Amino acid sequence: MPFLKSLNPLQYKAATCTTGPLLILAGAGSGKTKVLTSRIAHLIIHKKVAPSNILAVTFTNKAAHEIKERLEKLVGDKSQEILTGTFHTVGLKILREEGHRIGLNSKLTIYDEEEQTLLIKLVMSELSIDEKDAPHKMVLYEINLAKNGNLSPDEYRFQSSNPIADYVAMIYRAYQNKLILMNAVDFGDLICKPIQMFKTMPDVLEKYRDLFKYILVDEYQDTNKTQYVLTNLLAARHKNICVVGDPDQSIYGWRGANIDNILKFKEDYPGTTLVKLEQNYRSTKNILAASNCVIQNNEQRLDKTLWTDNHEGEMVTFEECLNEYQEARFVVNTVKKIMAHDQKLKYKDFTVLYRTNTQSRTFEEVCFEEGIPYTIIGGFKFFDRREIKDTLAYLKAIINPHDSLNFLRIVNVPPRGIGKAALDKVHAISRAHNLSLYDSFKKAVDDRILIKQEIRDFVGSFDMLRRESSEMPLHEFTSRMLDITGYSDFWEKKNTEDALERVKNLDGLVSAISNYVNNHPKAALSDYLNLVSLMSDADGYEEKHNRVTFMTIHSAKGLEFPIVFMVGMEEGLFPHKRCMEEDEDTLEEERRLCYVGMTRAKRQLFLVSAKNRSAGKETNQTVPSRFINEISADYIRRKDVAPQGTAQDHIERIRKLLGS
DNA sequence: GTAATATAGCTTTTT
DNA sequence: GCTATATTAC
Repeated sequence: MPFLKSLNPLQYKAATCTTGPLLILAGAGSGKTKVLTSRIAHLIIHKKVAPSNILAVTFTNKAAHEIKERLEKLVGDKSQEILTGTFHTVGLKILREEGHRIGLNSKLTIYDEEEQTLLIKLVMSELSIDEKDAPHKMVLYEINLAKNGNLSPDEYRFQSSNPIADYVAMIYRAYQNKLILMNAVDFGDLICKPIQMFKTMPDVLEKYRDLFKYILVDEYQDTNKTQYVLTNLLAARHKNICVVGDPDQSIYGWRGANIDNILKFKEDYPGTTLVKLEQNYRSTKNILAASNCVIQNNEQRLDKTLWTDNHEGEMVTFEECLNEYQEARFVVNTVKKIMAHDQKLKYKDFTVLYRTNTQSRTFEEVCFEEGIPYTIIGGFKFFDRREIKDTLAYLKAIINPHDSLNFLRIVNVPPRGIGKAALDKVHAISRAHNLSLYDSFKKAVDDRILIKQEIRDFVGSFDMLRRESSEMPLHEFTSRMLDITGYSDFWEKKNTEDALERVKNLDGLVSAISNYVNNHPKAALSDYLNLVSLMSDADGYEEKHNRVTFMTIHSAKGLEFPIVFMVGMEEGLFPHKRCMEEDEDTLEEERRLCYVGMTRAKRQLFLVSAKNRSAGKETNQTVPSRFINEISADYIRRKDVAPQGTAQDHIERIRKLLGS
């Protein structure tokens, strides 16, 4: 078969060793996607495995789509039947099929972080727990941590050493009860709930074990405890589990990822076949050598040396600029210079990677001035805008009548004369009769507790919309909803520049939904809403656009570009000061992040820093990142810039450098 | 009781 | 620089 012939011997082994547990340690740029797709194609074509018996879990939806696309070329229509997606997509699929057994129906709402926060605040106020005793942000963090570790409220309280663990456990318990009442789940639940069902309902476990006879997990180094447990339960019978990953690229520890999952795979699955892919097909010798210099400084790692047959290439460049504005100018000018020199390169061959999203602003400004086309991945997303969130909240509240949280969000937007006093009454009814907020609201109107005509009308139109929601195409419904609720009007009437922008965005959302309807004629509104909730930043990256891409290093995972700029290479920013304050492990994770960034580059890598960086209203002098110093002089060319400003500044800078 | 306006506080990475 | 809270105006 042609697709197997193009593999090197180790890749071939990884693709064709189809029975029993398989661990593929795949270094950066070692062709792991090619191996994964070849393996699936081999299973279907040569081993006659039914496509529906294959589960391929990826880190992002984009990676899942890419695998599907490549597979379509290899196996044709059969690729449609393979289940590919993130852990969250898979969990959702299971919950929509089986959730009725634990009190969830298929119209369930997925709560994102903002909705989680609102619910926690709501629960805290109901339990009269003060923000001072348990800051909601810490509560959220702890609850998510517990869920990633597959801990119930009781287990959490037992294990946690956090001083507010008692409060958190209490809030966590109430929070879970609320979620069920609201027919809603958070990200953690998408994985925890299926596990709970597998453990308590043997028939459900049987069903999915038999369905997913062959399991593949990509980016295994970034799986957490629950994800481990889920795959472990599923794979226990057939033991056909293949995981791919690279411990050196584990960068999601802060989200509960457990690097031990990959390090201890061999112990968890006796009889594991191990394949190490160490030949890099992506980068030049210089880039690879420089990257190896950095990662070698980590104590905790499996020994592994990536090598390549590629050219020596250009040296890695380190450029120290005066400030972040000059940093952006340097990048833009270099892009122009390189493109003038090599006509074959396009804008889309360049990427700018940074540690924090806020860094994108300066680059955006300079590119705008210079007329360089660009796209920003992540950061302030379209779906994070207030008007879009409000609209989605309306839609969620309409199709899921139990979703009190989103109902609460929109009940007085636009203002309908429903303030704190009115809501207190509704909350009282809700508690007294154990009703959803919407039903309580209706009861308050029926019982003439709320008498304003405006409020009566609102309840009437809400009921009508709920009836209509399944009677017309999704985009038409959305448009009608915006009309009837007066939400569009609310912004239009304001008539400010900002408000008109928001109206434009609402139109944008309607056409996005219309687009979706064209591609998914049979989809329901809940399908769309769930899709939006599970969409990731990297999913928005479109290679067909010929633009320079800006994104965080985290978002760049799994991608590659001919020319890469890593900017903000300064102590305190990268490694980030919040990580430096913590233990050695988190610093090692920063180093892995640096390694991930560097190994995205195929031809040329620029490391850039700013000697002066403004943080808020202050400007601070900086010291180049320790990661720069870790690169041997053989592979890096340094360009320093003369000190700036007055003699006083200069003395000040030297003092800072000396740490006095 | 509710709506509009001023102020303070935070900004690591994300499914 | 942008959002949640506090204050004031209606």
